[in-house]
Amino acid sequence: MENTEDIRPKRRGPLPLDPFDRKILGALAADADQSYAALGEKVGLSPPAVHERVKRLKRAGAIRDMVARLDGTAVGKPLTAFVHVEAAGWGKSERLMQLARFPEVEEMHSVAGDASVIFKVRMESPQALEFLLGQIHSVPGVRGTKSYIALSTYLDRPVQAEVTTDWPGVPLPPE
Amino acid sequence: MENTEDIRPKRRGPLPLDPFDRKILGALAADADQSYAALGEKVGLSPPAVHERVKRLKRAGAIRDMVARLDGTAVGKPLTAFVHVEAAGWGKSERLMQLARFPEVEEMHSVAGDASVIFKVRMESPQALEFLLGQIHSVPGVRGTKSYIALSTYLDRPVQAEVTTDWPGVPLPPE
DNA sequence: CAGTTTCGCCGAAGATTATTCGCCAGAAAA
DNA sequence: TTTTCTGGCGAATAATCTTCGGCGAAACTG
Repeated sequence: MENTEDIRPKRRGPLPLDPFDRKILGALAADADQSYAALGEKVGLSPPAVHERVKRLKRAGAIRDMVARLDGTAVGKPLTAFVHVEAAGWGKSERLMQLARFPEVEEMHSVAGDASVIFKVRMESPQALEFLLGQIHSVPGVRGTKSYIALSTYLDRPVQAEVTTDWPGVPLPPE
Repeated sequence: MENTEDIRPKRRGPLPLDPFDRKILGALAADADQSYAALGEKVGLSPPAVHERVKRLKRAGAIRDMVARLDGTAVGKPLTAFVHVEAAGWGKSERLMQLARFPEVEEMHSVAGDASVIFKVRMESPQALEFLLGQIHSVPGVRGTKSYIALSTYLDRPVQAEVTTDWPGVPLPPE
């Protein structure tokens, strides 16, 4: 129910993943709602073999969880924004963490740069954002905020399994 | 496989959702890997009733998809960053969109504020980020970028089904 | 206000899938 | 070579999904 607890990976470094694992992860990141048979078809393994690997990948922490991605507009929160918070002392305060209790807050990162913490939020309206900003400003140590309101979202996908190994030279690859 | 096509919601405004729908959406956003029986138990409906509603919520676009959330570190991309791109003319160019071909790029938003486009990226290393920045700067019209590197991620969850209706006064609610 | 339609739930049943198990081949260790 | 271990496969069972008919409550009609 509450996935606010601890999102640190179960392992420190990268996991040893063979091509089968990569394919499975890639397929599941795109669609977690397919059968092991369909999955096995795509990667070239039998359903039990895929099942075994998925279980292992979950235990190892490569798969954090399976979730339904909801449409913000449909659930009544059409306004996406990134809020940069400049805090006085150290970024993470227990008080700031409490803001996770608002379901509008989806992400909180402490960052290097001229902001201390970045929030990703999804609001019902500009007024709701104003209220949330009020909450943020009421946290001791918060000096100021900068809000970036999303006008259009062109891409929004989960962590991809692939990693670019050889980066092309300056021009973009043709396809 | 490629979910880059069109992520616009199927409907314009909010969907009429009764308490059952809210509960189902909330439960699925937290864990999409549970049976309709377990889901029905939580919301107080029979498995077929839940099944029917989930099907409807998918058709209506409230549920975009079900995905596995991978651990960035485990798959070899431990570095999360937000890159603000300042572009000359209008934010969205076909050329900029091509950057979605890199699996490191997870989000692209055009925003109001002193940036044109915000990227959320997940990289293998600072060097990889440097390469990606090179790619971004090679796009015509791009004036400059600002990068915010995530030091810690305190919260990272999908769109929540709940909406805060009555915002508390200035102080944070006690719990 | 009764008749009628619609909507959405439930229980049961069949189809599909998940999950376990034993066996076996290939690689690694001895 | 022999042994051990790892990981895949096919088959079998358990669990789940999915469909279907029936039924009650609410919402329209006349």
